[in-house]
Amino acid sequence: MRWSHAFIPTLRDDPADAEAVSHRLLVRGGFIRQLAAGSYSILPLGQRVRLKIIEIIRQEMDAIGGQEVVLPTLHPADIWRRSDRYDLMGENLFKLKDRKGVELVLGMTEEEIFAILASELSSYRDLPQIWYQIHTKFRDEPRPKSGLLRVREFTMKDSYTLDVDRPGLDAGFDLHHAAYRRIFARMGLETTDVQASSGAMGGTESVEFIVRSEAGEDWIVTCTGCGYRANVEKAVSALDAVDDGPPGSIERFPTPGLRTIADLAAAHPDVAAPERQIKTLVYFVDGEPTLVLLRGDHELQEQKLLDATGAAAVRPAHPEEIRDLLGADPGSLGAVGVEGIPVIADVALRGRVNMTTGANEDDWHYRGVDVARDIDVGVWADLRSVTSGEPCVDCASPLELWKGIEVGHIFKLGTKFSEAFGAYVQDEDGVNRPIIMGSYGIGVERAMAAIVETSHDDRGIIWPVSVAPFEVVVTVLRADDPATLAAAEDLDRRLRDAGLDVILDDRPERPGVKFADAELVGIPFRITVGPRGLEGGSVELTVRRGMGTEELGVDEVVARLTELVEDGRAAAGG
RNA sequence: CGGGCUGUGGCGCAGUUUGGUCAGCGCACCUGCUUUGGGAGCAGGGGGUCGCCGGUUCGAAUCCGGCCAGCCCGACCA
Repeated sequence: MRWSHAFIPTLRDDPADAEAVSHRLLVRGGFIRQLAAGSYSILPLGQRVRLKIIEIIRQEMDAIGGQEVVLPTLHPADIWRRSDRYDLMGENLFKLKDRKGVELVLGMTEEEIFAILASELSSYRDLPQIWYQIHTKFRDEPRPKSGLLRVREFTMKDSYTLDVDRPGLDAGFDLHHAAYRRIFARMGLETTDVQASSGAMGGTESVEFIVRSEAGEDWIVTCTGCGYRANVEKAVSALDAVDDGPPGSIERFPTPGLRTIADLAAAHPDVAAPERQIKTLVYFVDGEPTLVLLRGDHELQEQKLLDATGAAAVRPAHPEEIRDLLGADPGSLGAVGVEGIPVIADVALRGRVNMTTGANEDDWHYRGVDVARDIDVGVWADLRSVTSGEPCVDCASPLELWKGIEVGHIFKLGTKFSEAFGAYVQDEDGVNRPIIMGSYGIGVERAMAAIVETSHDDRGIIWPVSVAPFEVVVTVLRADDPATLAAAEDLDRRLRDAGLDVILDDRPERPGVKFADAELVGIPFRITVGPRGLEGGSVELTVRRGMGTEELGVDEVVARLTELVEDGRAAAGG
């Protein structure tokens, strides 16, 4: 490839609306252009990277016995109604109609379609199966952001395991777990596998692959002492015991003007330290008002509420709704004596006595509350968010909280979809059993952005050799000098013959422009060919990562680069 | 969906407060000459319904109203 004929629209200035590093560099480097919010054109350079990522994924999927298919993205809405996800996915699901008025949806994952195909299987002898595809998914994200990190149309590798029993599912899950480790390592991503909530997709065991990055949107909890690691949506921690003193009787007391946990604690330190208060939140859980109880100094983790209730959606009640339900404003709310509204409480409140909580009358609270005696808790669940420094439940070491990008997710789905779509096989006893499914995803463009987030410097992107748009750039200084150009062209040809992915920068630009572009675009190795070096029969090799340089005789170049590139390809990140 | 901000040649911006003299600057682009190991210089040149619609006015990028789009911060996911 000659740079002079390539469409590589690099920009000198940062795009004004790009905040995230990967967004900025991918736009500046001419890899992508935005069409609309969450909608990006992938330019030639971007496509080269994308294809290399896809190829790594494909190789590793094939290596665990995966069979590649391509399924439609346009689905009849009825299919999504049958799996119950038409409503469950809510606004995130793109919905449309055809000319006849038939309702359609654009696939956001494709468990349904795979389950329909799986219904053609009829014997346990046909199992296990691993099926996968790599193509477009649509999600009507409420807030696309950060370039390729969160978009509405993207490429996903989604795979599905089909098994007759739990051990089979476990095996398929483990195969994917190992394959994902190899896939991310090969593309130069350091990932942490963490326990996660499986969310609206249903299922049980669920593991996310997270790349540590400030640009990420997930909060991860890891133990500094043992191997415990989990998404905050799922993470748990130990708590120090709180001394409540002997149980007492419940008593109303006036609290004029005290609206927050902190205010109340400050005014009544004897009975209302935050850990002695019960925080009462009003939520609508699938439309049903529900009281959510937490210790005063704890925060609700909404995903845990979703998981505990099995609801599709939860939202905090509005102030007017709260007044209608409880007769008081936030600040004086409580669950004591409340009837007709279900109460779900965090397990940290279990067995607590002498607690303080709102009396559902503005400016009044109760003290001496015995949770077991005074509150009708319908469901106990872990609902609170873990915070940094709390002790690990396994080893009591302090927990760490950090931000990351979710690049992959694997989970054990179960039989929800196979039952909905009649995907049953007969086992060896002739009994019909629903196929047990696992579901596994990788976001291709998100992985690309994550690589940039974690591998760049102030000059630009530093691509790992394995996914670089080109492995080598041959930079010609004085492209107008026939002898220099001829030498560079000869080098370019020999490198390509050796199987390297090379671009020849033959543009009639000044050296500074070419160096800056090569570094911005992030090509791992640069060979600089100039008249000065050629006089002595040498060229210069610059390694993008670290910018180290060495002089090479023209005859040594092919061997040296072949060695470097092959090391890079194999080194899972180069 | 709530909150904050922004829409002016391909990119980055000024101009809007105080309506006219305003369509401008840098980069990029085209032509010529010089230059050539870290984003060159000189000269000449092309390109913009100032997000859209409506209003006020003799006159609107600028004032008013409505709409649309994009970015960032909070609730969702690969």
